[in-house]
Amino acid sequence: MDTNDRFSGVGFSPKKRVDEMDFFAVKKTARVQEFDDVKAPTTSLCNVKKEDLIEEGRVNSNVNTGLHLLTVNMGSDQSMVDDGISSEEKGKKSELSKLQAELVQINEENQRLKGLLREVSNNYTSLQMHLYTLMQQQNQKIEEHQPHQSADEKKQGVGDELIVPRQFMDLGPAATGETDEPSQSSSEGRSQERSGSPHNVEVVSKDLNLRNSNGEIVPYDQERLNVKEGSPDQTSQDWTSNKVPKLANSKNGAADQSAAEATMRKARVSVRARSEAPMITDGCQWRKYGQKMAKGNPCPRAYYRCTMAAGCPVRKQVQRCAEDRSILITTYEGNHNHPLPPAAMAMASTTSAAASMLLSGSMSSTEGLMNPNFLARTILPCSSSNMATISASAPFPTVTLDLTHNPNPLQFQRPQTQFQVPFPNGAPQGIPSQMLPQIFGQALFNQSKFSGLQTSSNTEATQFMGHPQPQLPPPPPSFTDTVSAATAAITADPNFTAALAAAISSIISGAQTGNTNHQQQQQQQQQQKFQN
DNA sequence: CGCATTTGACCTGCGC
DNA sequence: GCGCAGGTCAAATGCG
Repeated sequence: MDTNDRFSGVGFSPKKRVDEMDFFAVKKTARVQEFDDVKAPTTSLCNVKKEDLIEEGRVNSNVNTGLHLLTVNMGSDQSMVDDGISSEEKGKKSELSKLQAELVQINEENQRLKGLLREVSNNYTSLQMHLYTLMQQQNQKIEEHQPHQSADEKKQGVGDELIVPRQFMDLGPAATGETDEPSQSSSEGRSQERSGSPHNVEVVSKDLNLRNSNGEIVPYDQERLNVKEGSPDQTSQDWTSNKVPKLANSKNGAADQSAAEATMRKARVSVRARSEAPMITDGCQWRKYGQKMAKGNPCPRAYYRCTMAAGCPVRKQVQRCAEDRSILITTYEGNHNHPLPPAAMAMASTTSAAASMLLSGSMSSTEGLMNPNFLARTILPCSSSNMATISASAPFPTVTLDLTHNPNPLQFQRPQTQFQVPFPNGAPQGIPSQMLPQIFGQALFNQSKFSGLQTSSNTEATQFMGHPQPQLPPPPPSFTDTVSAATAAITADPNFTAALAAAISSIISGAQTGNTNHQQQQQQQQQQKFQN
């Protein structure tokens, strides 16, 4: 079975939906313009348009401000001419009301389709997760029936069509065994080289729901835990080795929640950025709870936990890069369990987004899973300008966003503040530096949903955990443009919330459509500007 | 005084 | 079993 085909095929469904939405958006815009044309006192214009159509058999674009308008309203234009001025006004009014009603109808339909799109996307993701768990089950059965197969064969996927289900189980050990490249993110350190539990299955959003056989919506974790009963060591690498979660684990009810939290904490989003500041301000409140000297790095590693709500499981590590101390490595882990301020709103989606991305990505490619080196090199299409890296060579799957490289030498050079970032496409104004990780996380998530990581033949990887790899042909401009443009906004002034929302929306929609991202972002930002 | 930070001790997992 | 390293705890300390 070709998993790439399978997943990309499914993944295209939402994309198509988005196209439909875009179509309606354009249609709506056109009709608004049409509405304006009708409303304006341009009786002669209508005549001119009609004459153009009649005489030339086509529309004169020099006169007409909305060519599609004529095609739609031929009938009413004709009637206006026939009935004279009063009839024309009447016709205009009736047409106007008709258009208004149509506009409302289209808006409603648009909203409905958007909701449908969301639902379909959610269902798709949920089903994908469910499929993964089933595959894992199957894999376990296979392992039981093939205990004699050598480890190397398992790692390299030597053999048969059973590769796909086994990927899940072997990813961790295989990765540690074959990935010799040291982690660029020294903050990941040795913990990433520990034995690999089948962590991939755990990288899921606790927001995901599944429908059971009765069609009832079941919280995803419940479903997952039911499947995973045979995996008792799933929380062995839990961040929550502190006392409270341990107590919680002792009770059945709390165990599910704790396991869910552990699940989300296993996926990490690591951000490498040049910064003179001791810590990236990302909109959340953090409390430092520890500091350690990590091996191989003279700079201490600081441990922070989110203090915006009691019991929030989100933590982050901050450490300077040993090779270049101007680079600050911030590693986020976990999901916030509380409302976030606007400045940190996208943060909530980052870890879950990264987690979902890692999950969907790692499951989307047989090769990527069976060959950890390949997976290590596997970069999202959007990241071909040295922006994002996925590491599966660790018990904690990690997305590394490297913002320290300048793929374009003419890129914007920011005054000495917090970040130095790639910036090839001009700067949409108003995105806070602290939102960068979140933006990228969301971007990666959406891109992964769109592309399924495209790992099968994609060798656009430019680096693994910060280690540059041979330069490859430039990527298609689509998603990279969008993300780069969003990144560029870091350089903007502190008033950024509006453009942030626009940029995120742009990234999301851009990732889903797969092209015209930059245009969409500009449109979003223009709309936002206009609204403000 | 309350809160955040510091820092040494402790816990856990892994490799030998 | 022991040592090492990552991660966490909690008492001590500092600061507003």
